Amino acid sequence: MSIPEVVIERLPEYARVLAQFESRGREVVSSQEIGDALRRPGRTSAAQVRKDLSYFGRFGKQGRGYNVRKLLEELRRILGLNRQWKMALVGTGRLGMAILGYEGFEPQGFRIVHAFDSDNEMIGKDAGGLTVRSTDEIEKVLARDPVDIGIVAVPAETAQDVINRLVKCGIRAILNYAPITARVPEGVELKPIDPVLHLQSMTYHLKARAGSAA
Amino acid sequence: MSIPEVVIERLPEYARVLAQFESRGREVVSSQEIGDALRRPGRTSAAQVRKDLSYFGRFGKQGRGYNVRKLLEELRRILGLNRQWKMALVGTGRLGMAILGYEGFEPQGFRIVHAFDSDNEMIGKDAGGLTVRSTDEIEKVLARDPVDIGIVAVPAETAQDVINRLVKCGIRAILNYAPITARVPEGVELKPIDPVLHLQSMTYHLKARAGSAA
DNA sequence: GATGGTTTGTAACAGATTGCACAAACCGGG
DNA sequence: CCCGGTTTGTGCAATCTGTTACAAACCATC
Repeated sequence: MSIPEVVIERLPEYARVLAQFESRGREVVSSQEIGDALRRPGRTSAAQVRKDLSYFGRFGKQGRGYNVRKLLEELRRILGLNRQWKMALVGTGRLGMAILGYEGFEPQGFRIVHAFDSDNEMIGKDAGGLTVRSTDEIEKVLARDPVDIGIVAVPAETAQDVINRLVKCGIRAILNYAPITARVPEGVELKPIDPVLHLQSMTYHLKARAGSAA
Repeated sequence: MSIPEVVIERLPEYARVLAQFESRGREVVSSQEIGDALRRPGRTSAAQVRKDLSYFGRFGKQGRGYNVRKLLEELRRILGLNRQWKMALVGTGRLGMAILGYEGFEPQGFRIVHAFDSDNEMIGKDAGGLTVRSTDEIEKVLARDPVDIGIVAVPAETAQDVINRLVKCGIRAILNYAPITARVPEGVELKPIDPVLHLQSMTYHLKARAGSAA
């Protein structure tokens, strides 16, 4: 039985709200409360939470709900979050440097351990505690010290090439910040991050209404 | 007839690949080629391209395909991309400054015209050409010079409050970089951007296989 | 230990999305 | 002007996703 990708993508959200509940001292929550924290309250979603969780086991108690700590632990286990994941960043321009400086990865167990750039001016310089290395060395460095995830923050023109090289190095998961629709072979995970695409789909809805600004 | 949101979200991708085709001098493309540029070739998707476009009209010619320039123009019109959209950024910390410096917005017609922060140290300082103003002034500034879209880059704790205030100011579209599942009233668009959620769903798939790194 | 008020887990249903298949339309060449 | 090779637009079928509804399980209280 294969589990739908949409379900997998909701699990981290569940984990996040559970962490919130835990930090507020809650010991037990209902699927209703989890659902309400995620979507507009009222709209059914409690059933979806229960159904999603039921793909993986029975974690709740009827008449009571879910033990927050226990369910959170289960989710972490399911998602593989109970370990450190090493990442390599390619591209240390403005965007890449911002990614290196982002404080949100480390607390969640994601650590950037290599930084690459093709610009000779950058190579050898310090970037967020790491020494920037030439992209020519990607294969060599990753062979010696493999990582789990690649982060691509190079210009659109070279992004697909970089992705191909990372895949060849055995990387099976890539976070792509470059504004291209990249392609990866079967078995490799690729998640695009492109704020512009989001903006462009929001304007569709905005356009329909009266424009607030000229 | 209401158009599915998934369809809307694919349109910007179509526009992007069309722009690529155009820059390469292509005058006509088939739905097959567009589909192949988006997903793994072979996997059907040409039909999806055609069906998505058919929600909005008939833009192609049988036996020939789509005129690249014309279709791109249509998509821009449909998405409302043939104008400038003004945005306000709240939060000028590390992440906010990186967003201000991102060169990808302007060429697509998105311009940040206001920057707000709650830190007194930041207020009055220059940030990417803009003067950072106090978050207390959000209402005043946006009343005088409204924007179409809000970008939220404040810490998780204050993000929902900021979003509520932006909504009260009449903003109908928000790009949320804060790691929370925010809620907005009916009729307001909210798109979350959280790389960590993507990482956490990718690790689900990685975990299944042999870990490459210890 | 029975009762009442909750809440889970899931089977059945409903709805949305995607894929298939083909007639109709089109182009270029002979 | 006809023919063969393409490609669109779209009804229909299949699949996937989300909702409803309810029996079974649970707790607290009496």
